[in-house]
Amino acid sequence: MTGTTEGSAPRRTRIQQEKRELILEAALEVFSANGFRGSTIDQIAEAAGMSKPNLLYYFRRKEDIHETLMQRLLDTWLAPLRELDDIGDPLTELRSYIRRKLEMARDFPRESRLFANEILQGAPRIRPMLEGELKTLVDEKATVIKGWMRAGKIARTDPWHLIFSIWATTQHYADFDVQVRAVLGADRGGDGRFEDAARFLEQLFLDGLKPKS
Amino acid sequence: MTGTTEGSAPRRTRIQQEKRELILEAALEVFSANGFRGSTIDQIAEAAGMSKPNLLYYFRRKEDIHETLMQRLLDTWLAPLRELDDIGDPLTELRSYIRRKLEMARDFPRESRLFANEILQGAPRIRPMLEGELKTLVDEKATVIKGWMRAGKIARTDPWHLIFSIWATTQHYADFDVQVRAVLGADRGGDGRFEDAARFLEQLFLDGLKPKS
DNA sequence: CAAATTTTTGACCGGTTGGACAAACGTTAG
DNA sequence: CTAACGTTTGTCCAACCGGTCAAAAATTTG
Repeated sequence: MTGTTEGSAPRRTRIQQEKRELILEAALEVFSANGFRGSTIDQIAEAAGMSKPNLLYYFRRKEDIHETLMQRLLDTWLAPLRELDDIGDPLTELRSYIRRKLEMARDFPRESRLFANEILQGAPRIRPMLEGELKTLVDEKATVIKGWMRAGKIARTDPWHLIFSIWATTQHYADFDVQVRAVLGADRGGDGRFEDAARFLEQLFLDGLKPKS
Repeated sequence: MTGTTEGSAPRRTRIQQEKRELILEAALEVFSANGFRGSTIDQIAEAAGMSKPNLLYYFRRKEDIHETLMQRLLDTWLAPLRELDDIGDPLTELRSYIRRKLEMARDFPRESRLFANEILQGAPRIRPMLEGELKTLVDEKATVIKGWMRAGKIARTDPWHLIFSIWATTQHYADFDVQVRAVLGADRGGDGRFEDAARFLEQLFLDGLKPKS
């Protein structure tokens, strides 16, 4: 640990970087499938192709892996919401936010499930982040949305619950994937289900269910 | 429940009935908060006010408790969907289905979380039921909804994804309760959040976000 | 090369967990 | 009272799990 001290981030060798990455990837697989308490260090080590003590050389405690994973996750997970911008047509903005979120559910289901697992258990490890960083971000975007409503660009509703409903409907396709596939069956449960979902959600959020008449 | 032997259901004394009920209530509390693997028999026993061997006298294995719980759960959990009827105004029917589901999320959050936990882990213990009983029920209701669409009573969309979206948006308030409260904050995260959610969801599903103009 | 440092591993440990078991306890019927 | 039956508990065990440690192996450095 020589040379210039770098804030709090420890210096790491190239091999440490790679192995840590390997472990985090394996841990994401295992944690998202079994939850934190349901996963064992041995499982993660095996998935990463190394022995348990070797893994513990890179991460001292099981919780350290989970914590690191969680920190990285939140950044990428909230990126779509951060991109929700005041410039451009409101309805278009919301539509692309929904689309981006749905794509994340499709492309990063493990991340979604890891997050869902944490929240389901009461978010013991990230509650401060929810009440701090997340709340701030959502409040900020809610203000933007309220502006759109005042300007008559979208219908008046509760912006917070609107955001909740977008989270719920999109992440559902990652978190409840097994159920979705089971209900849709072999024929409709294939790759096309995300396109069907995208079409449906667009209509739901824009027009609702009332008939044109 | 006296006298005659009833198929495969084992005969039980009154005290057995009561204690089993007590255990299932305690297990619901513990399982829904910690997941299956995250819960210990000791925890359940303590929550039920008895010793571990005593608990194991009523349920031979930990998994038996979970299985029994799961079977009962599914019945009550799908009741609102079963009630979705072809009689009455379609939009009203859907609106009350959403309301009933939201009430269940409010009144039975533990059941919702238990179910979510199971699905998240890949539904190892109830997959057959999803592909069988659940799929049948949903397909049946999808047909009803399709009829409404053909009759011009509601807009044309994918009935399956419509049902998914109702599940997702309502159960979100039970499964992600911690997050919802954190984001809404102390002032808006109180008991009123379910009424706000009900109002929002009604508007979303009926009219969508497009402004009246 | 050899010394120093980093990486990997086998063996081990203490605590926990699911579950077995026999003995004790309580209750009821004869 | 006592025998029979249902209930409860203390004790025990084997498997598992998170984590330690010292020593070997590999790699880097001089």
